[in-house]
Amino acid sequence: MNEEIAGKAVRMRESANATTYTISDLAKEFDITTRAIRYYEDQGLISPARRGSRRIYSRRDRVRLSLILRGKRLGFSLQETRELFDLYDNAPGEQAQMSHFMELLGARRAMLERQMEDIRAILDEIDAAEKEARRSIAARTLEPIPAMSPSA
Amino acid sequence: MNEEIAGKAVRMRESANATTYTISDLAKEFDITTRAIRYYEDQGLISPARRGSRRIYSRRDRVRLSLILRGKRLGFSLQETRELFDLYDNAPGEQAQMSHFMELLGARRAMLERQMEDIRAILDEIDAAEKEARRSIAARTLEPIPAMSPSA
DNA sequence: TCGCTTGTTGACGTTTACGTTAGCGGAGCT
DNA sequence: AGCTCCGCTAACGTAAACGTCAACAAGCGA
Repeated sequence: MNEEIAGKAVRMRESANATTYTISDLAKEFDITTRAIRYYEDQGLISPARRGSRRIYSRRDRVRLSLILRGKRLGFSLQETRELFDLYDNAPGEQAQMSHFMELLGARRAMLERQMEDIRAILDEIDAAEKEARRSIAARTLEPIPAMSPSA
Repeated sequence: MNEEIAGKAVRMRESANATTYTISDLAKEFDITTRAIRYYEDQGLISPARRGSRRIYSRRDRVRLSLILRGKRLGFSLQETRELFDLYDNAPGEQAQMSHFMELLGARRAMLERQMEDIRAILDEIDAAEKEARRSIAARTLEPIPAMSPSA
């Protein structure tokens, strides 16, 4: 029971089954700096427990962190991600809150679907460009790349 | 022939068929400020013709602009987008250039595919959250939203 | 010709998301 | 005790991507 999981610096604390992490555990795992993690805390995105002055991160904190990073990869600002967290946290108690929540979800969905489209378009262009590139390497015939021509 | 296309402020210039745009035409169309457009020029992403001191944008410039914005939606920095433009422009003449080009394409593809995954994951969670929301509105039973629980 | 609109070039300000010291405390060797 | 990590707070610095403002010129409709 009291073992390391996949080489990660995971510790069991006290008697209960409570997996915790230090700040540098998480920094290493997600390849970010401790400074960044503390900054997310400053911005109200995570609030790890303390042992004295030291931060103790739970599995929940770790999940949050991964969500923050995913948000970043998708171009969400920290504040936007924070708003989503807040919405999830204050498990919408009222009708009004709830419909506001769903509005935001709708907007978010639209934005993400547009991004999907963008990505699909770019991947298609990359495919075409790669084919052209291979062709021109093979044939040494260098023509303009059609994916870039001002036709759309 | 000399007509407006879909209500957009498009002008035919001189005798040749050369569609051009003013800076505010494009600003309106893409819903950005003229300041932004000039900034992209400063950063070497577009270089519109001049008539006197005024900028004249061609269809090619317009395409560029749309590519810049798509890049932005996908989280590319202006410099990254610029590098891609440069690569396309200097239609890779040499073997070395060409393989460098394909390397970048590969990296870009990997990044985009990861984003696709991220988006898919979030859209799934939104779906789940919406279902839960509708259920809880209908039943007035407010439970925690499973998509957010620290299980993954 | 007047006034309005549009455009131009600076130059400085602003926000976001950290990086970078600096100075300190506590834990664990040796 | 001394040394070395690891971590903490506080404060200043920075790069990207514009926003904002000033001061001016050119076109144009009445």
